[in-house]
Amino acid sequence: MAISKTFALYQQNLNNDPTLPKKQKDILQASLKLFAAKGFHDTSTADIAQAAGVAEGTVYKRFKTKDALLSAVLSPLTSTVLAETVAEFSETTLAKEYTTLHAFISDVVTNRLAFVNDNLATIKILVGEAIYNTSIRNQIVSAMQAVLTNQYAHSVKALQQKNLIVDWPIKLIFQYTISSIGGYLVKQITFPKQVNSPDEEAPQVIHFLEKGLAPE
Amino acid sequence: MAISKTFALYQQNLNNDPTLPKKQKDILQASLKLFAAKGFHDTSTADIAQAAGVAEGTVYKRFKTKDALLSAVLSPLTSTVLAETVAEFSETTLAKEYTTLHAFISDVVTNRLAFVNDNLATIKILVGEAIYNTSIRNQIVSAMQAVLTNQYAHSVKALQQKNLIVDWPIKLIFQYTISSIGGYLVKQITFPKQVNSPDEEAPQVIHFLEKGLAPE
DNA sequence: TATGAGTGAGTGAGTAGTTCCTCACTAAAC
DNA sequence: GTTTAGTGAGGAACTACTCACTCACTCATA
Repeated sequence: MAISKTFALYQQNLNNDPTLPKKQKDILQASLKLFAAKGFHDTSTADIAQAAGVAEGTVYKRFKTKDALLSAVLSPLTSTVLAETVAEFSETTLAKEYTTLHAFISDVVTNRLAFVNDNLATIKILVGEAIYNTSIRNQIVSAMQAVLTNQYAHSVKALQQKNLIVDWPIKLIFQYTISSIGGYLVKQITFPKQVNSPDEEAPQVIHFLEKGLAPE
Repeated sequence: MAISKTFALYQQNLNNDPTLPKKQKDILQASLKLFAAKGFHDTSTADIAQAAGVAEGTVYKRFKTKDALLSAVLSPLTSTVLAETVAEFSETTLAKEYTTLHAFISDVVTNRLAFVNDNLATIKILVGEAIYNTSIRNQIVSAMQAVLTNQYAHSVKALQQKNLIVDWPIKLIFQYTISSIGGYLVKQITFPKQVNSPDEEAPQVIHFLEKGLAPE
């Protein structure tokens, strides 16, 4: 499960790269669909080949192993998160100083709900694998920790100093925020197509978090 | 995936039933351990037999199929939830009328965190299967809906009439509560053994929910 | 008490099927 | 004509599951 190599894979396999050979794109899309529907272990490479309209050998011409194919499928997600993780050096995203709690929570929730919405299938696969795969789980954890310490913590500390947010450990505030967003993720996976759009859901979640995290 | 038969299986397979043949218990315990560690699909019946110190044939003497073994492993959980689902007829648990928001949230959170803590391995397996198995997912959904309409809704409505809780749709209040508890579950799965006990975690979660769900 | 028929939990070699992956090959592109 | 993209039959290793068999045990009969 060589996700550590996803950076290289990313450049080579990104779904919407127009320079990608058509068959390779077909294989990736078929894999995404099948992995999300049946799970990685329950999807055979024969299934993938058939769904992609390609011979099984072609799958292995393009991807060395089935695991590499999984990594390639997950790469749009991991690369996005990686990009954010490195964003500590960017000035646009880095530790904005918010002047109201509402502005901060709005920003975070709106972004994450949209992210969940846009990457639902990939996230589903990632979660399904993370449950049993320590390596994948650790990569998620360290990505989150990077976001937490590089971006989130700064904004929250600033708000705490202005007494605009509750004075709890930052990890806790992070946990409750992520949990609320996770609730939307679960709803999307469980009731696909009959769930609020992120735009409809966001104001409610924001309202709830704003109350729960308001200074006391 | 005949979880619908778990009621029968339950009487026959409950882990702590002392009348259970020793080998059957061994098989169940080995399965629980392996399913939780590697996942259902990645655990072979040969693995289970070896871990249980039993021949593979014995596994099939005790459990008709591998799916039946999964159902048996999940049965302590499903039976517990079933019991609660039927609790609409019980008077002790039914729709208590709470006099403060704190009492209500305390009750719910304390119970659920303890439940998560006590059934971690089983819940992990259940979640892992639910992601890709519509049937299991639907059973979870209907169990939750039963709890929601039979117990939760009554208490919340009563609190709303006394203006002790926020006036949002009950489904939303339920969602945020479950999400917060889900956060603890994810922490437990991700960092086993280095996470707060339910007793330590509960007051914080209660505090957060109490603020977020306070009337406006 | 000694015998032996009967029972059923336990076994593990075996089966049919599926898995991932390879490789000698062909067709097409440059 | 050489290189590359694509093929699909085939193999080794696995899978869930079966079944003919063993053997420690019980218990009615001699």
